[in-house]
Amino acid sequence: MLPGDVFARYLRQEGHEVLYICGTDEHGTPAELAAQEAGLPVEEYCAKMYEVQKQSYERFDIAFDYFGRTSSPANHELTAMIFERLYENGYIEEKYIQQYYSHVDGRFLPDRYVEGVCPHCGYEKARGDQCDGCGTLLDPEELINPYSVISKSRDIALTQTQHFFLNIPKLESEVLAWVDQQDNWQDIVRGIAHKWIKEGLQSRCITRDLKWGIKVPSRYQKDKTQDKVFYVWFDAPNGYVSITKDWASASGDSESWKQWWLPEHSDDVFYVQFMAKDNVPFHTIFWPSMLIGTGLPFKKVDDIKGFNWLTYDKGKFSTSQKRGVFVDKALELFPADYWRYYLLANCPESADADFTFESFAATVNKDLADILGNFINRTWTLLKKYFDLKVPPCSIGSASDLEDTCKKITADISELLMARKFRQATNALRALWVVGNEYITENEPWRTLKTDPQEGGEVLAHCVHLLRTFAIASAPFIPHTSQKIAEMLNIENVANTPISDSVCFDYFKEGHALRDSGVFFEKIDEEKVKALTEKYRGK
RNA sequence: CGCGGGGUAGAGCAGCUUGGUAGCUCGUCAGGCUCAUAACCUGAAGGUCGUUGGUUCAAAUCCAGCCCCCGCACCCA
Repeated sequence: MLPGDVFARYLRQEGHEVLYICGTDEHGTPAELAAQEAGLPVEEYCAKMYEVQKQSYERFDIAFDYFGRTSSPANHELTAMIFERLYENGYIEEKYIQQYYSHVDGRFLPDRYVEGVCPHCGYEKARGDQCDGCGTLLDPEELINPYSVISKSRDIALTQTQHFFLNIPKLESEVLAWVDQQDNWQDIVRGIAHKWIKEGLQSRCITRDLKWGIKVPSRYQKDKTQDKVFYVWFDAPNGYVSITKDWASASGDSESWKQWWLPEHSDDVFYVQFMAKDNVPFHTIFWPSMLIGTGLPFKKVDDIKGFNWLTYDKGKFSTSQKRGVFVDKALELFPADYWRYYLLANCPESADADFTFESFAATVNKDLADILGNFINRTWTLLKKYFDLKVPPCSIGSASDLEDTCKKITADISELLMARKFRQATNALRALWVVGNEYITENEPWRTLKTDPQEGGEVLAHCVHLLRTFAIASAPFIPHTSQKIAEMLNIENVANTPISDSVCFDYFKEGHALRDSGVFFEKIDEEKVKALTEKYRGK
């Protein structure tokens, strides 16, 4: 979400028309089971989780234009329509498959919810998909003495059930052609897409026997005794379109979704998706297959930005093991901008990145507190002491070197953001901040002010202008801090001044008054690092 | 021979598409400054770019082989 947010903010700031949408993917067995565990009806549970997530993102300053749900009526309608088109176009096939049905649980069991004795090594808790004892990949029916993971009941039976499959092989040549056209994709994205193609595309099951989900239209269901819904992977990506529709309805012009998705309106749309690498196959292969199969002219993605995983102290984040920090807790510990900055500066673009509180503290203390915070403080203190927070007179001429340097770096930042290279862009941002400290150190206003107030004042005036540049250039990355700097400078509109216009040394008039401000960034001390590391270590 | 990603100073990374002086941050050491959040600024030390071979005037970069690490259930992100 975060890189997408930075990208969206940047584009808005530069004056582009942007639609940034996201939503909760609500269907599937895990959701049903989590609801059951929480003792809530699944609709209620999902509604609650939707609110929780929505608020988390808001607190994280993720500025979606709309945060929707895949369970919305619009998505039901769209998904059913996509299915019907695929069916009519001959890309849907029906097959009967064997799945375990648990009488106690009253549901079919996905592979991983069946456990039993491994036929190869005798390990007693082998899962239906793989044995942890010997590592063999299994089919659930191979297990000896199988039982339901949910209820531990052994009253389960292999049952025949009819399912629909998307015939992807039939679409292979078109999908392949489409993938081959995409020369912008990063290595990781192309690699994953080609991997799937090379291994051979297979028909993929698009339905499940569940109560919660988008129902397969009843006239297609031969077996009326079962609840048949679409598999999450089949309905979730349609959410991009349906959530845009929901956004359009909410914004009062219900037709406006078309300008983003339909060809006669969307020629000038550039469409980027942001996701973790485990989602890439769905966006490079499966969803495009679906859209191609329907023949609907929906806009297809122009670039996919795939991210590797963030690991926690060399291991996976895990809620079940209480290992690692999650969004809600994270925000209780530190302000959103600390996390935003850290995550952007270390974002796992080319390889998995590792999170530790130690590196988090080092980044925050060094970059935010020592470089940016300290420069703000140096400028503010001197201005307060010598000029009562009023901008002293200055002439632009003496700042020309400074101006060149700033222009170069802000141009780099823009270019890197446009190229969606967030880690490098963040690095460039820090380099910009360093310019402030370099400038003030070299020009020693604290010394010149004692002998030549005119010269010292000029340096300080330049520093104030630098702060404005920083506020504008930082806006996509750390919006809250950017706003705070703006408030201190007593200016407005930093978030919609283009970064390309941010370098300017005659913006402030002589006598413009700054406001008081507190400390921008609290440092994180070693003891806190230790305590947090201990607390979130997990089992 | 399953597949994908990675192996570049003590740590974390960029550079590889389109070969041409190996770069950034932290850490270490020395110096400067004393306005500032024990901070900031400058400089230095530190690398046979995993390994072997090939192509080339020239390879971190292109090609081939080999070695090592991570991921390839779900949750979570």
